[in-house]
Amino acid sequence: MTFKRTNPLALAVLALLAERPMHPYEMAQTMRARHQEQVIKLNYGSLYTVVESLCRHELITASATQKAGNRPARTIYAITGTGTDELHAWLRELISVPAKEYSRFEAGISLVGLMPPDEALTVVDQRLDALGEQLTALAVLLEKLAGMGLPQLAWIELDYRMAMLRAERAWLTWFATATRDGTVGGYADWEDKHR
Amino acid sequence: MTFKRTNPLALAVLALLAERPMHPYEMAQTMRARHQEQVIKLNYGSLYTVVESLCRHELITASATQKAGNRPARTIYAITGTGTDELHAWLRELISVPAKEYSRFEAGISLVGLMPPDEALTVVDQRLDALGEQLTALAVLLEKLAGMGLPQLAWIELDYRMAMLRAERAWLTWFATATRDGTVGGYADWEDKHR
DNA sequence: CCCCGTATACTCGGCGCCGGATATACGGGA
DNA sequence: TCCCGTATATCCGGCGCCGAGTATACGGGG
Repeated sequence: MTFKRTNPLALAVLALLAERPMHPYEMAQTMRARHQEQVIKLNYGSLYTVVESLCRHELITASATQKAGNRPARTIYAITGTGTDELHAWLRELISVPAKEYSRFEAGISLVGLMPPDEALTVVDQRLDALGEQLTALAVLLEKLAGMGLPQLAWIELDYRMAMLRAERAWLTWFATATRDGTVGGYADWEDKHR
Repeated sequence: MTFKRTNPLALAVLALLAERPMHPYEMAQTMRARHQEQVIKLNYGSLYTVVESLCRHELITASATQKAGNRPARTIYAITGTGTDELHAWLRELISVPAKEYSRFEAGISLVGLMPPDEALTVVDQRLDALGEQLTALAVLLEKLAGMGLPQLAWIELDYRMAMLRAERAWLTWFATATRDGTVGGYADWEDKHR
């Protein structure tokens, strides 16, 4: 059975081990410290499952079992040759081919006709507020990172997310005004249905 | 235990049953016919799991077990009062509060520094091509739906997706040129590392 | 010297999701 | 009439993910 590129956490593990050997708990700490957990979902249960899976597929190997003091023995893992190949191939795939992502908002907005227009306006406005807050928070964070002397490449994914948030805000603004003005296609039926 | 809003497929089931009672297989057919499966992931296994879960939480009920001819008895489900409430509450939540979504591309681009700049350019260009195709396909589809006389509200989620795709293309174009020109912050280090 | 809060490091049971397997009915061609 | 492909309708075994739980070590205050 060939390795399945499902959980991105496995990618993070490969990337970390490409730097130097580590034990799982240290991986988690490092991800936390670098704010990687904002981009790749991390939780302990999955981490150990993923590490074991990578091990089974020989993309990483247990290189040593350290025993400092009297603590439970930590298992140190290292990346293998095929692991390095997999890391780069996976990375290329992630960037080059747009995967189908099921956004929860898209699911919600597709059913917006189920609620009356005025209620829709309320929730859309709430989302606009929330997005505004996220955007300012992101702007502050970027400012801080740039101030610390970190190069743009180190937080390129935040740059991307910011662009996406701005686009969503723009679309929502359009939708809100189109609903308010009743110029969104099919508005008459929409209003009629909820009376 | 209160119902957990994890699988959006449950939302689709509630929405369908809000129209009229159905058996699971018919839900699947209807979703297919309406191209809802493009927005909400559908597969049979999950469908029956989700229906059973909704039943346990009394958001829907088995209203009848029809037996046409000699086929395996089909179970017809209907939405309950609490089910209708849940549907609307869930919908409001989905739209009003932006949920944290872990995009696979974001994970990939955050590690783009692991590959040399020229390789990064190649994969980014490939993604740009793919996005272009998706955009034209979407444009064609929208044209067709509008031509069939369907109101904009019936495909509002496609409108949204189109806006997002355009924004991603714009960002990628910027990133590609900034990489080509070496104006992306930290380019010198990036090139140095891969030599 | 003792106590306790925090950090370290992992474990485990359960549950939701997946998709291939199953079983029957219908319809059309030879 | 027989056969077989397709549609109908559901089932089920397995696996990956989750997060709460466990157990020990360290360090600082009283």
